[in-house]
Amino acid sequence: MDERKWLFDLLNVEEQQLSEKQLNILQAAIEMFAEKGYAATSTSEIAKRAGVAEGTIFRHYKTKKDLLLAIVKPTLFQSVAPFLAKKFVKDVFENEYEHYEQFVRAVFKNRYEFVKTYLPAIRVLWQEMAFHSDIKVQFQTIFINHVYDKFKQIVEHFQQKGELALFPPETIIRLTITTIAGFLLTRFIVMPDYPWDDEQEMERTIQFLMNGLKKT
Amino acid sequence: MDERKWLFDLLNVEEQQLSEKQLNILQAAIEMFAEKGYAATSTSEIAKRAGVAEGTIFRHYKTKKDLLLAIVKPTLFQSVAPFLAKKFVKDVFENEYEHYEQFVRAVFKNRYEFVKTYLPAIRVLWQEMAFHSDIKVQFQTIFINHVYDKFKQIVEHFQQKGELALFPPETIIRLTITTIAGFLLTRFIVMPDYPWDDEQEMERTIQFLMNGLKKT
DNA sequence: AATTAAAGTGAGTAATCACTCATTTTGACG
DNA sequence: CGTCAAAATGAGTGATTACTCACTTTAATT
Repeated sequence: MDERKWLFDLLNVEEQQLSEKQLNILQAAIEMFAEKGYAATSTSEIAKRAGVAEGTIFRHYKTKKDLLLAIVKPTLFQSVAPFLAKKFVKDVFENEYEHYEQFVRAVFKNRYEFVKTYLPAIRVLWQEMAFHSDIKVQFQTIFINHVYDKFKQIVEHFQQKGELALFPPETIIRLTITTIAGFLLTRFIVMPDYPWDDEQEMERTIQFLMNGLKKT
Repeated sequence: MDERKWLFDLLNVEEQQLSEKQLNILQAAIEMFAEKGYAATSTSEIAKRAGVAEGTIFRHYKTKKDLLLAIVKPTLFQSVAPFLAKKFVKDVFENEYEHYEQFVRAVFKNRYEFVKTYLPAIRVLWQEMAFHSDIKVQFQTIFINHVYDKFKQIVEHFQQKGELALFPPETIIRLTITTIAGFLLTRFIVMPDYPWDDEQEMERTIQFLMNGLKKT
């Protein structure tokens, strides 16, 4: 079997639902959009790389933009997946995570594996968000509706326990996300060839984050 | 006089060196590349917005890519400008900055003003770096030759004074940069419409950074 | 006023673009 | 094997692309 389980997982579909050719198209599109950008990639190039006729692409996706959205939408959902689970906040309040640090460690590790697995699709999402306002709006909507409120509850919970600095919750959320995202960006996009010791560097990043957010 | 001093400053040229039409072309290109991306912007659109004939663009720039580089190269240099000054490290060692915090404050404020002034050009640089490996290589070269070494000296200086955690200097550099860049990215790109109190939020960011990097 | 070089113009060009559609291939069924 | 619908094909379409070049306009100097 071809090693494409990740594609099914990303798109959240069963193996029977997608034909071999359709898989080839999606994989080729993800790779080329990630490398050259959506606008600079032609449908004929995608067809060539996927080993199908150009017309086949348009059998499955009405337009080139539809093909982009078929990649970007699932990736967007997976990007915030941990926060979509209902039991997520519940876990925090029922002492699944006794300290903010444990919560952060869980999220960090989880998102690290996520980026490692789906890097090209994630690149497509974030690169194209800069140019397509509809994608940006979708992200903002999902973030406000599913991430922000839950994250805020969690932060306030640990602030009341006296663990976290009394910054506005939005500030703590921002600093937490940019610290984690800053590592992942440096690790996988800016300097992927640097000889990283991932575990150590993540440990230092968490120490930095927790010291920075500690109540003083 | 048209308010275009920023363009001369960015390109680092005198006012006489560029004709009115050439300025129009550069400004239109910066705005459209920032909004729609280089590949999705046609030279005919740029000419229209600049109020010139399409041929005029190619009188000044041999190719469309040349036009992009005429924007990106100066922006890249300005992005790391503070580290290009020879006296920069000297200032640190001669107690111009007694503590790492003062150094960070100076850089932070300086880069905040920089991003605020040249935002569209900066967007072009970072967006297109993802797609043009020649731009990425140029950035890496400049960073290694002009930023990394000096930054490392500064970090080691304050580590020896016992101010900073004994993380590897590269880690401290990374955490410093991603914390500052994380604020600027959130402030100017991700959520530019949020009612920011810039001074307070930058103060909190510095507190976070210094506590995170403090020797424990 | 005449000269001249530089700046600007815009119609023209070959190549490529996203997309269509009449036709062929495929594979599951009787 | 024969039937048939779905999947796949690729030549063809009009629109758009980056770029060229013969020509005109501008403006400074004689």
